[in-house]
Amino acid sequence: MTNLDTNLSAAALPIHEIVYQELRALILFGEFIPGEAVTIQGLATRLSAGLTPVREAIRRLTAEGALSFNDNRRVCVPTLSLKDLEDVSFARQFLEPKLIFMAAQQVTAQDITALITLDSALDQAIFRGDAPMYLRLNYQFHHQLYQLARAPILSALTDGLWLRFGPSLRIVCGRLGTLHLVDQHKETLLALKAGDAQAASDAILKDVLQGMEQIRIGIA
Amino acid sequence: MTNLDTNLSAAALPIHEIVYQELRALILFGEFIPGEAVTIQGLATRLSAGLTPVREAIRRLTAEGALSFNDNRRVCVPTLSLKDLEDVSFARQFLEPKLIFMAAQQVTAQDITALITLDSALDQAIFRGDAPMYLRLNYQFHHQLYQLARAPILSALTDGLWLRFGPSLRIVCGRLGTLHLVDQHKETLLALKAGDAQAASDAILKDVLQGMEQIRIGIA
DNA sequence: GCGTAGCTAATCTGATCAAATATTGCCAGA
DNA sequence: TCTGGCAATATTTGATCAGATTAGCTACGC
Repeated sequence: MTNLDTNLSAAALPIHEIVYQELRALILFGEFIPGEAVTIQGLATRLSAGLTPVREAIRRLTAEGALSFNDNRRVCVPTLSLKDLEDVSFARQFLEPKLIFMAAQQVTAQDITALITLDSALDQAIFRGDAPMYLRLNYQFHHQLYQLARAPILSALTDGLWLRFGPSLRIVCGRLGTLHLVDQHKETLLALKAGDAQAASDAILKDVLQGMEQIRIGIA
Repeated sequence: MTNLDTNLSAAALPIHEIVYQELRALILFGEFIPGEAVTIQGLATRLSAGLTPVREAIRRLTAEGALSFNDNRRVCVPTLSLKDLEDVSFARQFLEPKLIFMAAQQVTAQDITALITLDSALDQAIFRGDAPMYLRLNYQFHHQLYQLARAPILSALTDGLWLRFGPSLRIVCGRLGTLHLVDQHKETLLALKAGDAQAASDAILKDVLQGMEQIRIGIA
């Protein structure tokens, strides 16, 4: 009985997987500033892991575009140019509505309840001005919707885009606070409840456009 | 002068990068059959590399969806379900036209010449029934177009999709040969020459749809 | 059918080597 | 003497490897 696995939820998860998830969260929720260098050894000590697992996690995130491989084998968080933002925006504009359309066709009452709970917490985070929590919950809301679409490939594509604009989103929130944010999810939730896939799809498009516009303003 | 790097083209490329490219090509051009297991040690001996670089390459390709990480830490080439194919198809249908539209607006005469050369070689490969060469050249043709768009994020997304359907494409060619293939690139090239971005975009859409349809027939 | 032994393969650590960056010290010229 | 550039050195960091450990699978005996 020497095995006292850090915790119960994830019994036999390989370390490289855990490191990946942690590092992903660090990037997604803005613990790293765009342009900041990421060192393997630094991360290894920070997350108290060996070099090999950290290395693998970094390669995965590099492949997803969350990190960029400098000319001289050093890794950093890329800065999002306006042009890049337009590209991300274009991709999200048709990926998200499609996913939500698919999700709407197979969503259960239970799923909707979970989403509503999430959205309430999100409202409170905005009200409290708790930017980090807002970022987490907002991502979770969208992520759960992707899952409901049961389209692994499109979900992966869309999820990957968050890694691109995540760091910038954080900067924007840091600058402008959260009070200016308007929760656009209510309309989506209503449409889901009504079983109107097209309306849900349209509503999420509005949310996406608004979100991208916020970033555009923030990084300009 | 102890440095006699394997060759000149890529002076100081890390091994993990080389392994990545080789493995990527193996997957893309169908050296692996969907469902086939990929072992780290097997690859290490096959490519005569250490375990660490192979490990990293596999993680990258896993992140891109070219390999899938089984529940029990084994890695294999995923099989593309019909549902998956529809998702890939959906994504390609708007990504490729967009990229080609952007490319058309900044393409030079020299670029077009290069594309025409590529396309001629492609025709010959079809005529000769040389499926492996056809696969390589067809990919190269599209890939070069993506580059011309100068939209790194959208290019990466689109390029990544090839890894998803590459193995299946190979199967299809193996079953049906290449003689049934029709080169749809001529129309695109004409539109590019004419500087008509919309026409180029429309032409490539037809090519994409035809390609996806071929796979649908092949894996059904 | 069930449990155990042995094998295969993945995982991880730590060490070693190489490359790149930062630092320091030196010298020439004002 | 002070300052700026240059070069040599030191330190940091990345790349790779070999070995130890562990997990999952297989086959054999009961």
